[in-house]
Amino acid sequence: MSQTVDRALSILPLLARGPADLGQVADELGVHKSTALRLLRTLHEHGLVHRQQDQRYRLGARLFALAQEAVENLDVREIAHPYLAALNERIGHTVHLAVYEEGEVVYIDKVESRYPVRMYSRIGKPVAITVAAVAKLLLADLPEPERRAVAAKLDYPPYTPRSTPNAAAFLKELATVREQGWATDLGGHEESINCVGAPIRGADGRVVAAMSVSAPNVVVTAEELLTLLPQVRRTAEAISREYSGTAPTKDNG
Amino acid sequence: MSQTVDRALSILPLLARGPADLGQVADELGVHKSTALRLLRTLHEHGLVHRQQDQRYRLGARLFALAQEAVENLDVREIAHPYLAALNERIGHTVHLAVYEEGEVVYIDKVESRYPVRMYSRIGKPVAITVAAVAKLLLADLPEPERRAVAAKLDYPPYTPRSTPNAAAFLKELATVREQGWATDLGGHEESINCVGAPIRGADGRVVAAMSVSAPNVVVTAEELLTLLPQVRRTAEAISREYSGTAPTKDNG
DNA sequence: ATGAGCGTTGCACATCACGCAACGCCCACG
DNA sequence: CGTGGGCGTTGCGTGATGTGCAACGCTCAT
Repeated sequence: MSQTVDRALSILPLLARGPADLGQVADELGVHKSTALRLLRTLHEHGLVHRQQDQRYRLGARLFALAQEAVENLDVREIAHPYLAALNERIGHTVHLAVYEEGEVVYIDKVESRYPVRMYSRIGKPVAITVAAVAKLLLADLPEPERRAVAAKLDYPPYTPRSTPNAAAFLKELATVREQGWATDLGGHEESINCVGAPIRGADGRVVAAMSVSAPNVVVTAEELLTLLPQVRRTAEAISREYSGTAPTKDNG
Repeated sequence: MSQTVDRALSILPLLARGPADLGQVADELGVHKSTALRLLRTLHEHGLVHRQQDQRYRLGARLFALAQEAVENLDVREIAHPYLAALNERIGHTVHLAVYEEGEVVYIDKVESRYPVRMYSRIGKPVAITVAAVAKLLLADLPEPERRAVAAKLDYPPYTPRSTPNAAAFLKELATVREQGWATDLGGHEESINCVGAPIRGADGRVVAAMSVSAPNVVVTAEELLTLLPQVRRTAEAISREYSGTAPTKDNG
């Protein structure tokens, strides 16, 4: 809507592909060098863009700071974390929390066996949206038209023989997930990794986040992992209750 | 330099503090609601801002994607990683890689004992710049005036009794680090954690990154950790050689 | 029913971002 | 050592574009 801002923001994904000099930026934007310079300067002042010694521009550190703060302020995450940690304490495996946002599924928390480490390692990276248990849970709850639209637009990479092959299979899987209220990923992303997940719902019943437990084949078989499902679902429900305000937390009005 | 872009970008840190509605954004920017709306819309189209059900705005997922891609494209990181992994293989402890950028020090890679996990957990967060070994190494190499300026502007939080207390002590420590070519953090951030680090230099001798090895007291004493220093320095030097093009890597002109 | 508070829209004005052209600088080449 | 091309940079006049205003519609609480 705003031409200037639009152009400026278009520079970011451009630089995400790698450093570029003024001329390249101007060319790719289709504007005069002086215009590109002014935009880059503004981005630079805000720390979103950094200029290296060879004068080329690349994305700046402030970007990390923003991403960091953004994820810290997600209230689902804040509420869910102690539950995830407790579950992890009991069963030992890796626990994930993820949200859906405009076509993307991102992990917003992770608890590893030893101590809490947030899984920023995956944040922003295209999560295996066609196979991950959390992705299925989040997409299964979308309104029908959006669900179909998203499913149609996706790629279906054959990570393993058990990966979701196409949109039809995916939509069918989503229907199942929607019905049963939980999801799995049995070797669909990495041959030897299985996951079981459950949805976290807001007060209106809509799925606001999803959690999952992952473990490699060598530690527990898929069957054994499935025996943990009740615990996972109970945890997800407990989080849902607190998130929607029905739980006995602190005071409430 | 560009008013419109400047205003738009000012929204980001504002939203990083938490979700806000249109009125709040307009107020804090000091512009009319309609102006704020247009800016937010543009940010939204680029995925940097997300609108939640209650109509309030918060930072969007694309931000993570950008931060992710940005860190993946840092060439120091790419070159250093195999060396860090190899060192970690030998000594078992956590290995970090960090860079300095306009007043901030950020971790750009991390190798844990079991398998490589990048430490985005810290990326962008204010690293304990006054005590971390990597921070000392990076700041020690700054030109005198900038070093003094940065040191003067910093806060010196007393994480532990051994934390750097003030600018004078910090500058003195930096002088030592600069002279000896390596740095430590002995319980300056967390009482029980020690680190030793060494600088990675470019072709011109300037420090472009810093690496460190960290281990808790309970595993190895500070003295034992220091015996690893030669290995750390050798690794850093090897990375420096390859980075600056003096190493026998692939072909070279 | 009523009004307050919010986001949204269309519009007229002038601000502000635009492209141009000229400059200075650093290298690479003759 | 001179010369030219390529790069980032600057100042400026023009008009496209971002701006604030006022009016509208909506939801929610009273």
